[in-house]
Amino acid sequence: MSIASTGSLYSMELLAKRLCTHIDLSPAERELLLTRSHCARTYSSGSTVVMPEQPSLRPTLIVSGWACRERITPSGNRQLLSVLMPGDLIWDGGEERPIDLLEVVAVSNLTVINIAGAVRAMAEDPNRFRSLRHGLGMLRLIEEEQLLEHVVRLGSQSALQRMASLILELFERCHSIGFVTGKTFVMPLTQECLSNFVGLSIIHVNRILRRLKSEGFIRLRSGLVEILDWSGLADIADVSVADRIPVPAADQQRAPISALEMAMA
Amino acid sequence: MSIASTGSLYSMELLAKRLCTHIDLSPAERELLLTRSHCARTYSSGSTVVMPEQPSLRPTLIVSGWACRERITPSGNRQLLSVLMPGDLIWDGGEERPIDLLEVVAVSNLTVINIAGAVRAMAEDPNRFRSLRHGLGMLRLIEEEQLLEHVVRLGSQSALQRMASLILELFERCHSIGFVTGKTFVMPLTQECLSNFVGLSIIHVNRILRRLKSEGFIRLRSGLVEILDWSGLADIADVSVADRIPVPAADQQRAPISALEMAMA
DNA sequence: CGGGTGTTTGAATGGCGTCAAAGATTGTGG
DNA sequence: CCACAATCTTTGACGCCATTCAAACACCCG
Repeated sequence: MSIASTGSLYSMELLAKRLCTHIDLSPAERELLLTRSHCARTYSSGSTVVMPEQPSLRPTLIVSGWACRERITPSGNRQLLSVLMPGDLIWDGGEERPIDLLEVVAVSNLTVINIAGAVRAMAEDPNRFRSLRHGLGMLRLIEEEQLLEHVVRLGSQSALQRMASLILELFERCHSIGFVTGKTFVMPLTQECLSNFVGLSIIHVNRILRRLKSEGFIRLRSGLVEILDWSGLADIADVSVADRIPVPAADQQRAPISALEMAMA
Repeated sequence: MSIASTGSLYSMELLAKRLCTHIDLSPAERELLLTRSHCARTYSSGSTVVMPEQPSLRPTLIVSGWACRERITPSGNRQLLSVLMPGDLIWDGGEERPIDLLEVVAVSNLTVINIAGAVRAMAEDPNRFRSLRHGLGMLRLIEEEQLLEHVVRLGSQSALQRMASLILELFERCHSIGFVTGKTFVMPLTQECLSNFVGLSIIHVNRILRRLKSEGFIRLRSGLVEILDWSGLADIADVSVADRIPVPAADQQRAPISALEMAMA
């Protein structure tokens, strides 16, 4: 882990943008997010970001790269509980919510910034930053909803369904933070990570991905996922379509030039 | 569903007792729980307690019988997300927490009481009922932790492990509300319910139970589960032993006479 | 007594895991 | 820049765990 002293203005814009899809931020709230200087940390792939015994880390925003919450069983099995990507928050374990006590590990090179300053300012003047607080609360609810959806995935779906629904979920989350170019997004997850998340063996994950490729649902090379047959995938996935957004037209949704680069960092 | 006007004093004691294992209640708080008159409702097995579209129900305490939170996939598959038993709370969906928006169905005959009165009094005088509020919050955290443990179960355990860890969890929960007599507790779940919860087919659940019986781990007849080999089950289950309590000696833990009867109602 | 629901059991199929080993890719240091 | 190691991906063969189909068997309730 290394520490940098940069301001990371750009990354707070990511959070602001994400919040604005759910709520309206007042000028003061936007200012709070964008004017604080934030301490950035980087982790290399595989390193531990938060350890359960030491709930020290203050509220943190993922800026680039992906991470996972995990739990290791006594026999050494590893189960990933959720996938975290830029724009996702990691809270202090001090609030004692079980999900915040899970270990977080970087699954790619990862950059995070500490948003304790903004959170503290929020706590000092609750009324002024009401909708900001509300927005941050929503981000937790979204993660909780993803967890419920994951229980359904693990409990009642076949390997093919699990992979299809996961790919759709990841696509949509990348889409909502502007990390989708055309129908392609960067997925920095090894097949081992995928298998630990969806509860399958590595080898079977590989087979399923091969099938999704050969049957024309996706293209996949070097961590880039391209959705070729959106509705076909959705048919397979068998998840509630209520919150499913259609795949964007290829020429819409031009991501900022640097978005892909950030994700690849 | 039927409505009764009884006071259900006895049932609030159940909640008070459960809270007291985690926090200390002040006299005022105990009084708040025990003196309010509460409206009791009963549901027959299979009926819906809370529907997701209609988050109408005010905070509710399960008094007797079991229920489950469930989600139905578009293709009609049913996945149970959690098991609820006496002493568990069902919150208003109005707070918009995803878990509270799940449908709740009774899986046995069920009696609940509305605790909106106590909750309202709590909201009006937060300081006075601080630790009560804290205690109720803990109950949600416990359910969240159970959900995480369930993800591990579904994602990384075999059928045998799933059943073993589930039986241990249910035993401990029954134990913590005084519904265990000796090493036996009432489990009003059909094998279909079990299968919908642990993500297996009904038939395989049956086979696994047969195996657990024939190999001397449990005894099982007409909804009564007796733990015969606690450490053997724990070995199989492969769950974090941190919060595992040992099985009580046979002559300790005499449950109140009516506890078993209540559960069977 | 009959129907419905839940449980139990068998046989056969198939999905998924395990073992083993060969490519492909990435990253590192010379 | 290349070579090498390490990691990740891919593929085949085999076997087991779990599902499905089918059909008795118990139990409860009207």
